[in-house]
Amino acid sequence: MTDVIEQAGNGERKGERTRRRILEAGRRVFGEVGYDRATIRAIAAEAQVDKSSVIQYFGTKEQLFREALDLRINVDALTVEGDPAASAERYLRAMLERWAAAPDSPMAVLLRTSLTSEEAADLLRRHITAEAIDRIAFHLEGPDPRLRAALAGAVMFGITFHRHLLRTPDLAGAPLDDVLRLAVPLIHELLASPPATATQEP
Amino acid sequence: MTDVIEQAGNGERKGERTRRRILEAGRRVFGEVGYDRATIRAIAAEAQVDKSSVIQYFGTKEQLFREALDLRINVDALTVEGDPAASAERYLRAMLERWAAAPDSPMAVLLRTSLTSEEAADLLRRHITAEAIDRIAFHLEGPDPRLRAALAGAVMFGITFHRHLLRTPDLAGAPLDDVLRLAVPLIHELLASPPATATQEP
DNA sequence: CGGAAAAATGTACAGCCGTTGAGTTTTGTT
DNA sequence: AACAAAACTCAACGGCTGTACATTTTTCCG
Repeated sequence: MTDVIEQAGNGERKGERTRRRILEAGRRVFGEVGYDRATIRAIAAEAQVDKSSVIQYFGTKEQLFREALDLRINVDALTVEGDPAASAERYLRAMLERWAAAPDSPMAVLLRTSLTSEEAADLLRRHITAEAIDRIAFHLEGPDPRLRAALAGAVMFGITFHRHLLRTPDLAGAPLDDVLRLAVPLIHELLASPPATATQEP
Repeated sequence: MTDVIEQAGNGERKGERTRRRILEAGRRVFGEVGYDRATIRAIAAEAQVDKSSVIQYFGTKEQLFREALDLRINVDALTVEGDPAASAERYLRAMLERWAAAPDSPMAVLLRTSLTSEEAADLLRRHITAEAIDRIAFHLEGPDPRLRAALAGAVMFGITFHRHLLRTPDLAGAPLDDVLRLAVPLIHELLASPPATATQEP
């Protein structure tokens, strides 16, 4: 009679569980070796699942990659509010701490891949522009707000990259507080100060 | 049975020529798509040579990659001499101009690959430490010279990365002089100023 | 010339990859 | 217990890769 198949029952269906495990395994493997070197077979093994299941749940490797990423890279705690310069330290500290805690985060995945995939590069560019530059620039006064915001992002990114991705010894080995003490003033200077001594007309 | 085969003749043997062409094609392709996505067949096509010749001259893909890289990434013009702070602008300007002129340089290759190959990461780390941090830190006074040098490198790298590798619009589209006007003071601050309260600048 | 060394090519192979479709086991409802 | 749907696994295919070997073409000196 009833052909409607509705099942709530317990908290999580079996399928949901393995789907989640594949997704997590995908994040781990993609994060470690990037898109190209990551194989469906390796992800399946990591998730203790047959390789076919990966396809069954996600259709294609690229789709799995996409879903492994978009679980909001949103940097909720990183939103800039109030005085932009005052939040510089919060911002950079959160960025560094977050990356230290989860080196294989979606962000790392995206970064690793962005250098060899134009599509991933586009995604990353868009994300940085929308989530960071737009928000920061919105609060800035003075000339070239977007460029200054972009530079601030680039500076923070460069530090994070060297410390956590490339692991340059001098940066990776330094205490977080030392890094912040030296780096935060730079961000301050970029965001807070009107850099020109006076308004000059060409 | 074979005597010593010595032939000098003209300035460049035929073999040398194609060997060089393969090397150049390798640099181009590796620089564009990174190690993984680069195929021997594509490199051979780019060099207008049979795929077998690539193997014949370089033995293996990895060996070709190695040779395509090591042609000194040396940044001769980037050496830091004299006042470190004074050379900051020269340094960053040279870095940005160089990269703009040759986006597929060995450095780009190395960077692209360093994110997915531990070996390439090692090479890059070593290069940055030896060529940049060591030299800069040598001229620095005040506390934490190595950390400050590493941070300066990270800052310049971050800007270069966003401008030329990722091409974030706000940074890629800005005039070089604007970027330098905003960025150079940051490097100055890192390299010249003793950040602690102990001493004051003259 | 002529013939040998050097250079360039064509062919083939084994390996790994993503993906497929058919088959088997597990799950949940009646 | 019976049975259908969902979940999972197995075996295989075709495509692309790096590489090895045998062969042909080019170069060059007597």
